[in-house]
Amino acid sequence: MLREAKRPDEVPARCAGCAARLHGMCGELSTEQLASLARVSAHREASEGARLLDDCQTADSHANILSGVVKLTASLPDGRQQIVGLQFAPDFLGRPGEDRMTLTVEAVTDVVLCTFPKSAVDRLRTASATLERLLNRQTVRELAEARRWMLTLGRRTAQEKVACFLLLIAGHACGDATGESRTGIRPVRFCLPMCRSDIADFLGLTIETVSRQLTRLNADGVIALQHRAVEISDFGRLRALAGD
Amino acid sequence: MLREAKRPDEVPARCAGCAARLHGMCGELSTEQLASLARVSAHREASEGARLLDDCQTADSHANILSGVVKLTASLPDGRQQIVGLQFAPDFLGRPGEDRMTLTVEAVTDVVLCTFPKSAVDRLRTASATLERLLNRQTVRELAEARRWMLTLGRRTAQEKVACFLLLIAGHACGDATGESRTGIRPVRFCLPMCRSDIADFLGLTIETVSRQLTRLNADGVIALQHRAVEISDFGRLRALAGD
DNA sequence: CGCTTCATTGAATAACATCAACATATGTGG
DNA sequence: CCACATATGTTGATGTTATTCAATGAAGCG
Repeated sequence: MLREAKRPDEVPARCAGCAARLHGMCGELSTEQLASLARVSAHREASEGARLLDDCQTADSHANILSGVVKLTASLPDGRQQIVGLQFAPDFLGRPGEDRMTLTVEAVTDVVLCTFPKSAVDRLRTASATLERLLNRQTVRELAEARRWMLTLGRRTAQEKVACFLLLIAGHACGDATGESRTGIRPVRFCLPMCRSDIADFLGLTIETVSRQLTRLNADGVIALQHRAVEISDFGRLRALAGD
Repeated sequence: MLREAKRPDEVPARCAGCAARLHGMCGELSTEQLASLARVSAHREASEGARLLDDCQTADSHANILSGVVKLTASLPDGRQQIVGLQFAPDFLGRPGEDRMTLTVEAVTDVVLCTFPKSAVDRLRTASATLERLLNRQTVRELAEARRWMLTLGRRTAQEKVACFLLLIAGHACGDATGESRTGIRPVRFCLPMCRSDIADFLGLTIETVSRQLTRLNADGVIALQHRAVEISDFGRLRALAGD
C-alpha cells in the first residue's frame, strides 16, 4: 500500500495483465485512479448458475467481468423467462442508477469478477469525465445490442434466431483474440457457453425448437456439432440463414 | 439577443412553458445555458410518417420532442420491420455517440421538435456534469425499457402483447397530466397514436393478429374501441391479461 | 453403476401467419 | 355535397410454424 502511494505511476500488480485495463473500463483511469480502485477491489469467483445480483439498483458493488459469461434475465410471474442481455469479459457489470427493474444476474459459466464498492466507482465517475463518458458509451452500446436483439426476437424465425445466436457466440468465442472468426475465412470451432434452456430463453424459443434447429443446421452441413462443441463449417451460409 | 445577454437569469420566451424544461433535458440547464441553447435551437414540425433521421450517428442535430410520438425502426433486408423504440414528448432524440446501427427514425403522429446542433449539446454536456448525467440517465431508462420489451417480444402471447401495448399507450396518453390512468381507478379514454401496421411492427405480430386481439378484448368487455379510440373499461382485467 | 440432468426426437396440438374478401374511413375532384 | 378512389381495418378460411406432451438417448456425477 505504501509502495503504491509512493510510486503512483506504477500499475498495480493485479492489474498488470488484466483485460479490463487493456480493453475495458480501467483503461480510462489514470495510474493513481487505478491504484486507488485496486486498493478497494476484490476478485471473486462464482460458479456456473450462481446468482450474482438480484437487482442492479440495490447492489452495493459493481464489477468487471474478468472471465466467463453473465446473463441478465427478466421474468414473468408465471415463470416464463427471457434473457435480455449477455455480458462477456471485460464488460462492466452493474449500471449506476439502473432503472428499477427486476433483473436477475447470473453466471452462465464459471466467472471471475473484479468487484469494487459502488461508492468508489461513483467517486471516480464524478472526478473523471472520460470515465463517465466511457460508462455512458457502454450503456449506449448495450442499448444498441438490445435493440438489435429486439429485431431478432420480434421478426426472425426460429432458424434465423439460432443462426444469429451462433454468429453472436462465435464473435465472442474463446480463441478469438485475432478476431478471425468474424472474417469467416476458415471454419471456426468453439464451445457453446450455455445449455439449451439458456439458449431458448435468450432466443424466445423452447429448448426443443432450439435443438431441432441445431440438428437441422448440422444435417444441412452448415455446422458440425456434438454436445456443446460447434464448428461453423459454412460461415457464408450461416450468415445468409441469419437473414443479415 | 442583447436582452438575453444582459439578463441571464431570464428564461427565454420560447422556453417558458416548454415541457422539455419542466420534465425533460432543459430542466437541468442553468438559465444561461438555456439561453445559449435557445439561441441556436429551431422548432421544426414534421407530419405523420416523415422520416426524421436515417441514422442517429450521422445526424448533425439533436432534438427534444415537444409533442407527438416518434418511432425507431430496425429492419431486415427483406423488408421485415421491428419498432425498437417509441419516444414521447419531452424525450430527447438522438443519442450522442449512438452505436452505428441502421435505425430509421420516423414521426408516428404529427410531431413538433426543438432541434439544435449536435455540437451545441456536446459543448453543454462537457460543461455540465449534471446534464451529462441526465442524458446518461435517459439512456439507462431507454435500455431498461428496451429490455422490458424484449421480455414481451420473446415470451408473451399475442393477447398479452396487445394488452401490454394498450397499457403502455395509456400511460402516455393525452390528458394524462395527472397520471390518473396509471392508477386505473376509472375508465380511461384515449386515441391510439399509430395505425395497426405500426402496432404490429411494435409487437412483432401481423396486423390481422393485432386486429383480432383488439376485437377480442372489445368483445370480452375489457376495452371499448371504435376506429382508433380506445376506452379501457376494466383496467384490472387488462393488467391481468398483460401478464404482470 | 445407477442416478440425475441435459439433449434429442416424434406425434399431436395450438398459436400465429398468410391469403383473400369485405367493410369502414379518409380524401379528392366534379 | 356526392361519387369515386385509396388507405386502413376487420373477418373468415386455410396453412405453417413453433409449442406441448411424451418417450428415448447421451453425458456428467456421486
